[in-house]
Amino acid sequence: MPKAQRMAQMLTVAEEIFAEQGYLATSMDEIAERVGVSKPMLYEYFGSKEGLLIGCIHRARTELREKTAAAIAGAQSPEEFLRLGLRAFFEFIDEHRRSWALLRQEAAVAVPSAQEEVEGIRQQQTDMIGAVLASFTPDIDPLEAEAFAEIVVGATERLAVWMERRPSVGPALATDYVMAVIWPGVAMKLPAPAPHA
Amino acid sequence: MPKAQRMAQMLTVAEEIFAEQGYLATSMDEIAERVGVSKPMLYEYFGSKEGLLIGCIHRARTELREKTAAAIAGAQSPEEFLRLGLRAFFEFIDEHRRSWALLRQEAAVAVPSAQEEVEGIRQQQTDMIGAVLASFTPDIDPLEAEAFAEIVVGATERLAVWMERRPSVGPALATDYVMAVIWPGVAMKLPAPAPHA
DNA sequence: CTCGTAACTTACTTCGAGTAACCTACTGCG
DNA sequence: CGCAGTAGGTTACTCGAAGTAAGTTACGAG
Repeated sequence: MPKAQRMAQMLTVAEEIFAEQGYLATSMDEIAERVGVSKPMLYEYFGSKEGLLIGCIHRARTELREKTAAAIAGAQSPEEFLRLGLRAFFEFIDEHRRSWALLRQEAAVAVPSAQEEVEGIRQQQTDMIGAVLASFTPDIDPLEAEAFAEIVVGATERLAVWMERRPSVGPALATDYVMAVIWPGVAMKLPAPAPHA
Repeated sequence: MPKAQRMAQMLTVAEEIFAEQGYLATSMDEIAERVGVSKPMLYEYFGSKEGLLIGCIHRARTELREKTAAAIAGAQSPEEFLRLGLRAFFEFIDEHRRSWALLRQEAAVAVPSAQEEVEGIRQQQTDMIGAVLASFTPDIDPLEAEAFAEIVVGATERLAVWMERRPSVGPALATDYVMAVIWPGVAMKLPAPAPHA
């Protein structure tokens, strides 16, 4: 099998098993077996168990960034930006139900460098939110903008986990809930109605 | 040394080393050495490395619950409940700076049962918030109340991590930020001004 | 001073991450 | 056809850390 393909397969299998059993409880031999290959191949491709985990997170991160960027492309107001971004995020989670808890919550623990990758995801989100906020209200206190972005990311992350436990709650409703709670508080910080629309 | 005392000492040392190096990178021998005792004693007291970790989380959880309960005891309005509860939480984090990221974020990963303990902390918080909300607005949609509690917990948790990175932000300011974002959205759900005060 | 037990230690076993060294099957080419 | 080079792969190890079995010391009560 060609390299790129094998690598993708390994990531897929690893993500699956990690999600099932947790990072620690999973052995490299186990992953290798399910891939249908021997352990040293995993080391050939990812260097270490930690590297494999990071590979999983990194791939998820890339996919999330692309989907989010695409989703918010046409937004015209800060409210629309937020709503579309949140929606894209929850949809992403919805597609990755099982893997998510691992990649974001569990995995972060195990290895410091995985923690960094996960922080990278959050950074991506807070940056995006911060940028949106700043572009619509240039005179906002930077520290406050940062706090706001963190709050939204935290709320969203937690609600994503909750959504997994509540099958009746889908991406649309989750988005509504978050917006209902945070939007009034944010709107108060913004200039009058809206710049131009 | 008597058992109870030894146990407390072990928890303190373990929390410290886990926070310094992370759960995985820490060996039981290392903890034992720093306690000034041999490894099997740790197993005598906690059964496993996982058990030791859970012991750490459990102790933190108990302390947090007690402090929060004491803090909100005298609150008269939902706003005051929330504010005092948040304040107590951020103060707790502030006192446990280094341990926090570990116990809540990193550690959760490694072992599924630690994850459960950590979820217990969150459960404690969401329950408390849900109860406050329900007591002031009995006719609120239960699902919505739950979502709200999750949002607040998520926002708070994330802001706590952020606070660690920003020395200039203390518990008071963190509380203000969270309240500024979420309170307007919540107030809209409440009945008129306030029941009696 | 010796019995009993709480608190502790030394010396293992086991299991999984990581590695060294070797193998195979295909591709292009004289 | 036959052979060289290499991508992709395997077997068989080492080593470190979790967990354990069996024995040892300290010390208060009779």
